[in-house]
Amino acid sequence: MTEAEALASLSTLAHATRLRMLKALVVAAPEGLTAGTLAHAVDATPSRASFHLSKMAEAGLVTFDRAAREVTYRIEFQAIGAVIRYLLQDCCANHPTVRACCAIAPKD
Amino acid sequence: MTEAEALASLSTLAHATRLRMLKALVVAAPEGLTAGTLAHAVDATPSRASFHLSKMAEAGLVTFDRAAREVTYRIEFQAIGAVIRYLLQDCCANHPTVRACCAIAPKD
DNA sequence: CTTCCATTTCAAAAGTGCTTGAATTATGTC
DNA sequence: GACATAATTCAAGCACTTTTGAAATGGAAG
Repeated sequence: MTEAEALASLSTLAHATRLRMLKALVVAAPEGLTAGTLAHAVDATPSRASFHLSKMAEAGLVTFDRAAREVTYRIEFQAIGAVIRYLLQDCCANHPTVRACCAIAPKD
Repeated sequence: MTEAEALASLSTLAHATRLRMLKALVVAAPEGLTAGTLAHAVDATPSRASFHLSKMAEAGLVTFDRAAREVTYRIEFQAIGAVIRYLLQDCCANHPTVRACCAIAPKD
């Protein structure tokens, strides 16, 4: 993961509406949720929800597919794993304090 | 860590200048670096560097202390660990795929 | 006490991102 | 075909963040 990709993911995560959508998608994994359900879950207008969902899809944090007239979004767990790895490994050089904070067993 | 704190940390991390400063501080840990050295390291004017360092300190990602007329900044590894933990545990409910992505040993 | 250096502060300008509501696309139903 | 529903797109306005350069602060040295 490049620095630019990490920055894109981080700024996508750094918004309350999007973070809440993500949490709802975690709970709803792996089936996912429709745009409308997500909008309702975070109390957003359809247009606002669509805006934020586009941003998340663009950053690769979610995927979606269209069935009939509903669009179902699903969380992309690997994308979040990649951000975490970037912070832990590329930024913090696997520092033991950081690993300890998130209950990660020390590696080698 | 509250959602609001997580959002504050994430948006602080989501900026190239700040992320680069953070990386420099990781390498320079635990001694830290002066504001001037950091400014030079990321190719920023003193005023710009100071602006970003304030933001990072405000978010708790770095600490600083003044000695003579130099201000030394140090990385706060625990703060980054807390962000990672928030993403991994509070957001992703410790999902195995996320843990696997960042080489985290599964936790029972 | 004057000067120099490291850093911060400030106000204005520029840039970026978000929200809003209306219009649009596309699908299903009567 | 007319209508309702799910979702997206668009343009305008608003809000927030960043940059810039000048001025201020505070400490050290001649």
